[in-house]
Amino acid sequence: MTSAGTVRAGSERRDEILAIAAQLFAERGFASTTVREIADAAGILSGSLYHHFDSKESMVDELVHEMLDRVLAAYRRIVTTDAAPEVALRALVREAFAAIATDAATVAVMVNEWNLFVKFPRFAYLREIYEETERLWVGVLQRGAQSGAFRRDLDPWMLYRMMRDSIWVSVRWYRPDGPDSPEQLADAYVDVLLGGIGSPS
Amino acid sequence: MTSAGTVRAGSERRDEILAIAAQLFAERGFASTTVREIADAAGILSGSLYHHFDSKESMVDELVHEMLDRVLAAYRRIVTTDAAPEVALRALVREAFAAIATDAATVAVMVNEWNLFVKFPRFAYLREIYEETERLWVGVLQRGAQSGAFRRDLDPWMLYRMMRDSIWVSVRWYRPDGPDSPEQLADAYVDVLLGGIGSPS
DNA sequence: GTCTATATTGAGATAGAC
DNA sequence: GTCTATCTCAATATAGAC
Repeated sequence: MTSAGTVRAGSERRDEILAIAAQLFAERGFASTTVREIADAAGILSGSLYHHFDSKESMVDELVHEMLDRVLAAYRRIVTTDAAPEVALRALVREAFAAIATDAATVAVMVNEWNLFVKFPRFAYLREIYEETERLWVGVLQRGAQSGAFRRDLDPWMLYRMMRDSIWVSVRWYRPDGPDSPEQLADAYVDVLLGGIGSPS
Repeated sequence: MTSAGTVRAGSERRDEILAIAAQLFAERGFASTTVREIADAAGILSGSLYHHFDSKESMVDELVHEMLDRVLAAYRRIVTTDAAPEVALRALVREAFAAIATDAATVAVMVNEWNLFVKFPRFAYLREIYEETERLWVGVLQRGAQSGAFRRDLDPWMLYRMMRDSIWVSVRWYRPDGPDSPEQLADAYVDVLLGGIGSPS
């Protein structure tokens, strides 16, 4: 069991610093961001950061863990409604794009640093969340293949990975303040996925 | 003009070290990989690395630059054949998956560190290659929309980004020694893209 | 909650011998 | 082409005053 769902002590100042750190981690990479840069951006000195946090690692840990817990909980709710596979799939995709819109910096950090983080025992929970997420999505894809909603000749795991990657990596170019809302983007994505880009014959 | 196409002095030992560095950069991230780790893996001491390379940066620069030059040259050849858009698109996708298969580590580094690298003047060529690549791919998508091969109601730039991202990020899970060849993966990808995953009605 | 001051480590890189 | 030895700097983190 992870500490999923634990409510962490959060002063406003602390949350503010965390948001600043997320932004810097996303822009410059976790390893390349120094605690001094975080402190500068927050208008304090580096030593003062340690009043709020144990270490640089614990900052990113908290950010990523809480975001993933929230997304996973939403995925669980969607799947347990037992909606039709097409409906559930669209809801899952919307949820992912919603996270990208509301937690862009944290999502970017997760996407960019995933391979690095999963190597450390501290981030073991990442694997658990990763695996449950995969089970939930692949389950929907499999039920869709059985129900006849989706083609049956495609490997659902390959399909899941392609969807997951293309959705999450869009955090690198998607701007929530642009013309497309996250829901619109999600729907465009699902439409392409279901119907293809080929001209309807 | 970049130094694209320049043949760099390359002893075998040098290439060997470069391949080792690529592997480590891909696994642990560029910033988190130390020159000592690279030297250890190569069986020499860190100081000896500087007989072959100016700096850690120049190692990654050389790796990414040469790989991208090669891929871009292939893209150019494909587009200048003026093949039908469906054919050209499939060839582009195959080329990308081929690069993932043959230069997995370097591709992984590029994918993971892109956002970091593009900020530094030294890597200005990345933007040039990026933009030309986008023009080539989007051109094919636009011609396909005009010819009637592809749907006309989709934004080709959004489509390009989604394709690009999902293809390149597959370097994180694709194993060339697995059951699927790069061509098979590319074809599966294009088939999904053209026809969608929806059941044919 | 922040500052001052600093401990401590580890990083990239260099010079010259072999 | 590699090693020995080392420089230099920048990084995370700490202790205690305010």
